[in-house]
Amino acid sequence: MLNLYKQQTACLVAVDSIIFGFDGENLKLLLVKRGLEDDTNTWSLMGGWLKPDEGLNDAAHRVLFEHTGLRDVYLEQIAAFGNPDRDPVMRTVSVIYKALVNIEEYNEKISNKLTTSWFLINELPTLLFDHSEMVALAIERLRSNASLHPIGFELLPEKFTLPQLQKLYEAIFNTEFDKRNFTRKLLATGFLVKTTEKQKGFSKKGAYYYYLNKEKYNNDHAFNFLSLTNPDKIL
Amino acid sequence: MLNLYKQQTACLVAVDSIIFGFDGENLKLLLVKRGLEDDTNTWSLMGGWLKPDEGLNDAAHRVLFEHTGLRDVYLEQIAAFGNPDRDPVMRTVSVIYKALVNIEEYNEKISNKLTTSWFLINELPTLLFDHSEMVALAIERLRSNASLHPIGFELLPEKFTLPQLQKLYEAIFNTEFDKRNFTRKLLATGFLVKTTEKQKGFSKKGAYYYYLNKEKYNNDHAFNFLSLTNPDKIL
DNA sequence: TATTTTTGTGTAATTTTGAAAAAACCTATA
DNA sequence: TATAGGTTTTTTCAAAATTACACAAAAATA
Repeated sequence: MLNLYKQQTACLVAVDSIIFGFDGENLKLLLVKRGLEDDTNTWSLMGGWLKPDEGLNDAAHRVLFEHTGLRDVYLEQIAAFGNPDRDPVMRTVSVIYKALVNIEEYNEKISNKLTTSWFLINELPTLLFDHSEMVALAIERLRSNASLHPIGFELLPEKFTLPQLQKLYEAIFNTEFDKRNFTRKLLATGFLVKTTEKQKGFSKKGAYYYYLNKEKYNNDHAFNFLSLTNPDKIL
Repeated sequence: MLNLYKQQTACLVAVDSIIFGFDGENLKLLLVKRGLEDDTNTWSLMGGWLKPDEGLNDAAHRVLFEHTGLRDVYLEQIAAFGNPDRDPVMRTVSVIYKALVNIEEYNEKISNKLTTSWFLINELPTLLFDHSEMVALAIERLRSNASLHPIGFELLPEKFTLPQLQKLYEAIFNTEFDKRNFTRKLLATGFLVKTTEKQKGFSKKGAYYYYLNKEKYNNDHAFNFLSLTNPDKIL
């Protein structure tokens, strides 16, 4: 049996993360500058190699930590990419993850800001290898995921206002929603809990802060969190 | 640069397919008996090794062809599994695919029926390694996929009746739908074309055959094919 | 030709959605 | 401190979509 295995050719396995952040207005991606001097304009997803005794998810978390210093980030596997010529240096299969990061928390903790930078999702620079393809797939998955599960909240601070939440969903789906219907829909899920606290300074009136009901979040890993499939406008 | 790559440990990459079929009543999975004599009750997904100059999708198609003789099967990647101890023989990362097969066509073409067999989806035997987990994920994906895209048709013959189609969706979602509402919804998509031909022999009255409008199928790779999220009963 | 089985449809009741208007509340400014 | 201006929030109403529900027509068989 072992012989059958020994006959096979092995290849390298990498993990790469598409890291999403939200700045209150726009969806952004965290990229890292490629290490080569001759190639100053090419940016890359954050990635690294799978180690011998490490699971894929563990590797993704470790690599993310090594790049950003962040632990306990929301990570979800998206797919494996394995075209024979995708990495010109050597045959590599890459397993990609999407990461949802609270941008403020990142900015507090991050150490090596020199080599990393946030980019607007529709103003991305040239990316390494097949990383553009990966990003496109990740955005697609983020959308279909955000309409079924309340994962968008990972991109917001603990407490957030309804207008903030709406901006986030509008950024994710690249569209606009009717405010009245949006809040009605979101509140109807029962996932949101209103606090008595109001946001100060940002707007004249100030909006109430809400937070996510995590019990429901965990128990109702249900279908059909929202149906945002008929947005007001396709932009 | 090459040195950085050379330092890394490689591992084996496999592809495994979860092969779905539909017999008119129930959803089934095609499994293969494990090659070991001492282990007659353990069945396995159909899998094989990734070759040096082959992409992942190509490998999945090739492996499926080698096992079943079928070409041009609907295949879609689901995920990569890579726990360090998932394969006790050697460290292996497995990329899994779901395959949708027309069961009749399979039965016509299949050669080595001795080692393969169809199993009802809720009466599966003990599976190799982490294959049960893979199957569970595949079913989940099949469901969320079938409610967004008309992929279920891959499991039916070219021409099918509305009752057949309903049975299929009921099998996929493990529920029952109201006949009138179901047909209304399906016809409203515009994906179905009614023929003048009737099914003979199966039922007394005989139902009209329909086929899939492939133009629409290909152009409208739209959102929201159906919303079957509120079935009559959850079984 | 009566009986049985299966297909094929329409309508009323309910729920969800889209849109407007008004009320509540804060900030800034006079 | 009164007021104007902007923003959030609630209420309300009509339109649209979805759901629940039952019976007649067609074919096979006895």
